[in-house]
Amino acid sequence: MPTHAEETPEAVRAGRSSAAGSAAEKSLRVLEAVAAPGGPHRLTDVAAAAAVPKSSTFRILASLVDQGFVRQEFESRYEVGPRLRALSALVDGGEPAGIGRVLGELQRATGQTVHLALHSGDTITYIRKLEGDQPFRTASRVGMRMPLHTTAIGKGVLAHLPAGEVAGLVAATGLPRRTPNTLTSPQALYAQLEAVRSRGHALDDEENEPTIRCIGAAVLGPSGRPVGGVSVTTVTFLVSREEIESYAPAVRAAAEALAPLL
Amino acid sequence: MPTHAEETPEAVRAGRSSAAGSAAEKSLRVLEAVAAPGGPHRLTDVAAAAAVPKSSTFRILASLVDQGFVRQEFESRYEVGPRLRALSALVDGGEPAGIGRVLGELQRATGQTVHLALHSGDTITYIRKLEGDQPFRTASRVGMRMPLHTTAIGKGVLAHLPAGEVAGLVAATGLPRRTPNTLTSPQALYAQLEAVRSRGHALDDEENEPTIRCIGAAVLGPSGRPVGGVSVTTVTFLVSREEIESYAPAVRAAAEALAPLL
DNA sequence: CCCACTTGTTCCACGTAGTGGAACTGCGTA
DNA sequence: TACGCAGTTCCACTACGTGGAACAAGTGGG
Repeated sequence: MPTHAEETPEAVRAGRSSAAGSAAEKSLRVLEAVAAPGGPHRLTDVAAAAAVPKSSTFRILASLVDQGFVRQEFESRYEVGPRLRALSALVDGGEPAGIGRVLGELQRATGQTVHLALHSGDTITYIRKLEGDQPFRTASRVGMRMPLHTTAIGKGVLAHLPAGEVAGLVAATGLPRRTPNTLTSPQALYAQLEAVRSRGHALDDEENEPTIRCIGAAVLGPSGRPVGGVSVTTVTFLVSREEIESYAPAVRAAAEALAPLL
Repeated sequence: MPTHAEETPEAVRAGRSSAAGSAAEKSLRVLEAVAAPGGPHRLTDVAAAAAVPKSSTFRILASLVDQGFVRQEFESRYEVGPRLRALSALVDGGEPAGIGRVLGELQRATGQTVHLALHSGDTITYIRKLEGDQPFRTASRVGMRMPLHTTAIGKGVLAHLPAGEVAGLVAATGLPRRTPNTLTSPQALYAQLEAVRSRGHALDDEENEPTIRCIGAAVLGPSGRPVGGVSVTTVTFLVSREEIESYAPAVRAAAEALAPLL
């Protein structure tokens, strides 16, 4: 039981799921697995995380290694390689300049920690984090994945996903409890999603992490499909449930401002 | 003649070059092409940049799009997609913490702009940039690619590459002139590389950009192969050729400190 | 000390998935 | 009107990836 706990199996692809996938698809899943948090990964773990047979994973990794996308540490310890690093830099070097500005404004307006996350499959991935003015740090880290049903951003995303897809995700992953407050019944979740939809923002009231309270909103892509979300994160003993609601307009505004940029 | 000028064809893979490559390899090259600086790209450009036949590129792009790695803007305008963004965040979210520290120290020690770049093929790609104390900004940007023979980092890399590989690169790409100072003759280049090897650092004396002077050193991977380099960038009217040499020890130290981290 | 279990690695016969040239369409331009 | 160029579709061929099974090497427990 080494490595982190929030690494979900993610074997279940979202939505229509074309199941196995082909060559390139597998390679990319393997890449993602290698990039996953938690140090250099072993072949077996990568294979499991990517849902690719071991022998295939082996071959794919070998190929990725000599293309420079993956680096192998000692014997059979895989890590992200220079070429992937370069690609990464390219990606967020070319990131629309507006993103940082919008997040910065939200951070300044609230004084709290701000997160930007993208939705993919049954999780969201933090791609940006701006620390709040307070002297303590939250445990979240860029690159981390979180469940949908326990986070403000995740619930924002769910609220804008087609009902069928939500049901599919719930069926596939269940609603694992993370705190006493976690919504674990589909009914309760659906009810909240309805509320989220009408208000335009979602709350996480210690449902993901004790003492942590968030407010978030989904960022919708051009097609109206949610691609991720923004949130403001606070600690319960500093910001009450009422106070955090006062951030709602700023959060919603940020989400809307981000829509054309993601 | 729209878009930027520094986008080299990069058709020529480095070293032994297994030529075309297979499925996954092509997909990754296409991905890199899509992520390249200069807004949303057209199919034809992507195909050219990735050195993949148009019809194949088309198919691959379609696949990447519905996997979420690529997003297509209007009609046939391709851009990096959410899933690639997430992967990116994962990569440099999990970046060895030491890197930022080392670069920061170099920046503070010199007060100048600091670059970290990775080598791939016939170019280096900036993956990190720390602005100097001076109020002006240099044109470089994270994600940008530069030739090897005109930059301090590039020459540092070349100096540590097997002679055969250097010759191959020179033969393949030539030594295009970028400024009056650019080394355009193989002899001159080889002579300098020899010097670079013995001193442990390389100079770029307005060879890449007029009025810009850099000092850099290669970062060697575990196998002794150069994976990239660090450099300090200055403007000629503020820092003389002698002065910039005084940064050499700091630059070399940074390069060595980075070796185990890249 | 040996056995049972896991992990990394190699092998190989099979068939599918990817290939890329060529042909078609539709738009803009000379 | 005719040309050229970009995006898209088609299709027959085969190389490429596939993944189960067997092997090797290491680790821990009884």
